[in-house]
Amino acid sequence: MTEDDFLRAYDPAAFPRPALTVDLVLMGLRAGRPAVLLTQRTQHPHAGRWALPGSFVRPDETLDGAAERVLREKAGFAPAAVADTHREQLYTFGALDRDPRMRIVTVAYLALMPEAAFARALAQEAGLSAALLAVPWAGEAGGPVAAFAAGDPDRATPLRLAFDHAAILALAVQRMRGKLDYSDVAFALLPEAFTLRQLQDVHEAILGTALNKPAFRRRMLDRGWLVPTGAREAGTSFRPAELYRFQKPL
Amino acid sequence: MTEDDFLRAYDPAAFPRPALTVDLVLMGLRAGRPAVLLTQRTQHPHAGRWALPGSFVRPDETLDGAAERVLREKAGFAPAAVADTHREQLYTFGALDRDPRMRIVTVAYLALMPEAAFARALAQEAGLSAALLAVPWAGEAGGPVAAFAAGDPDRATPLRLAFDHAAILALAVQRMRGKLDYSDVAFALLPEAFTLRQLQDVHEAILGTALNKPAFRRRMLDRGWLVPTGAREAGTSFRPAELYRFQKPL
DNA sequence: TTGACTTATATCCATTTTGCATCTTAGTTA
DNA sequence: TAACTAAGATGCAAAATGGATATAAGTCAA
Repeated sequence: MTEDDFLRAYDPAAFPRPALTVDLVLMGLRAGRPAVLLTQRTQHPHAGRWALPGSFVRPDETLDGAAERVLREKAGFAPAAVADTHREQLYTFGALDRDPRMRIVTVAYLALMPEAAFARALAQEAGLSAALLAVPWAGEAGGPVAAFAAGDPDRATPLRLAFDHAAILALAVQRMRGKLDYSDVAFALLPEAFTLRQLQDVHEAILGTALNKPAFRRRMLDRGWLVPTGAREAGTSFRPAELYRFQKPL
Repeated sequence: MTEDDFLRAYDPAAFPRPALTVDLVLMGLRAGRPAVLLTQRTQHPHAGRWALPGSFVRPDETLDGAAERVLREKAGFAPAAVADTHREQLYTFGALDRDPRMRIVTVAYLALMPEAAFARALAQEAGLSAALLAVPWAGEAGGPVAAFAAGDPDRATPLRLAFDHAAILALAVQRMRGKLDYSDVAFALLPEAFTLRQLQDVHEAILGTALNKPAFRRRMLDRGWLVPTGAREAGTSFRPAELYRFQKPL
């Protein structure tokens, strides 16, 4: 049977289709540590567990469009602010039992936002909480990622995540690590103007390792993506650092 | 409205869901050049154009399972042979107008197979053709990828691809290029035993550039993934090269 | 049997990249 | 004005890389 035969014989009502959702890993920084936005589930299944914000994909919107809608409706982003967040598709999860209610395939997205926007979303939306991410392994290779409540600085009890959201979270961190060095994802977590130290802190927080300062500085500056603003950081009790802007050369 | 409210109010019959398919980029080598398996469409829409083999995702199979089924049913792979192919999810395409018949979201997969398996699939399945890939740009960055019929060695007229399959193909090549250096994808295109020259040929074909021989050899051997078999290639009129096996150390 | 021929494999060297220690500079604070 | 802190600069050794060249191991023809 060819695809066409199949299509002509295909009765949308006769064959149940998997439901399709998008789930978003909304990543940002809290006091320099990587964090994600989570909502605590109030209903079964997985009541009490923490879930990534998501939504069903409507027939009249693209996957990217659905992700943007979640950003607006569930993370409280103004339409103009949505455009300023870095968004990318992560992976599509399709295990049969990933949701006990019905067959749901979900397209996972990674959204990155600067610290200020992250805090704003957190303040505006009542249902949202920030969970700090523990990145307990070194290197790019995967491993179980753990999320901790903001009120648990000792990291005593990891949050229990709903569905397969722990795997999605782990993949998000892994993707971030892999892209950190050759892409511009780190800048998506920083404000418009930032110091080289802030940039290095972001890299170190995501990689989970310390980096050599002169080598890091050299690599970043040699890449040609950083434009010095001429301004300097304020509020330090020591020599203030130069503020840079991110701009990819054409 | 929370996700749970939505779910409880959600009537599968009332809200049309997007249809979900998988499409496979079945990549292999033909005479040392990268090639993909395509089927020529006989029905509208896009009759006469060339399409990637694919299928609807059934409610009782995972996405990976659907991809494996396509490999068996449409590419003529024996169940045992399916396990030997490298498979990975590429990206999920969800543009509203990507299929004129109805809203179809497709999860694209990349499948890599050695030259022999590629030729076998081609011989067994009547509807399949091999299209040679032209990789007209250098580096990892994207660009339009062109496919040419096997009977068109001069590459005069590129094949017209159906739907958004040209974009899927381009992404597959781009992914291959990006992973070539740090992953084992190149070995998935080679037979069990191969020479360093063959390995370099695969790299050069996919990257579209010539590589320095001593440097390439040094990098590959230093990585520790190559085990010399002790055997040597046969059929040459000159010094035969050592045959290696791929084996990742634990 | 031998030498020409071809490609595999090894070696060498200059250049670039990287890791790391140390020094200097520019601010604040007492 | 001196102590202090972190920014930013400099210098150097080790490692990685690019590329030319030499040697080795086969086939093949005379």
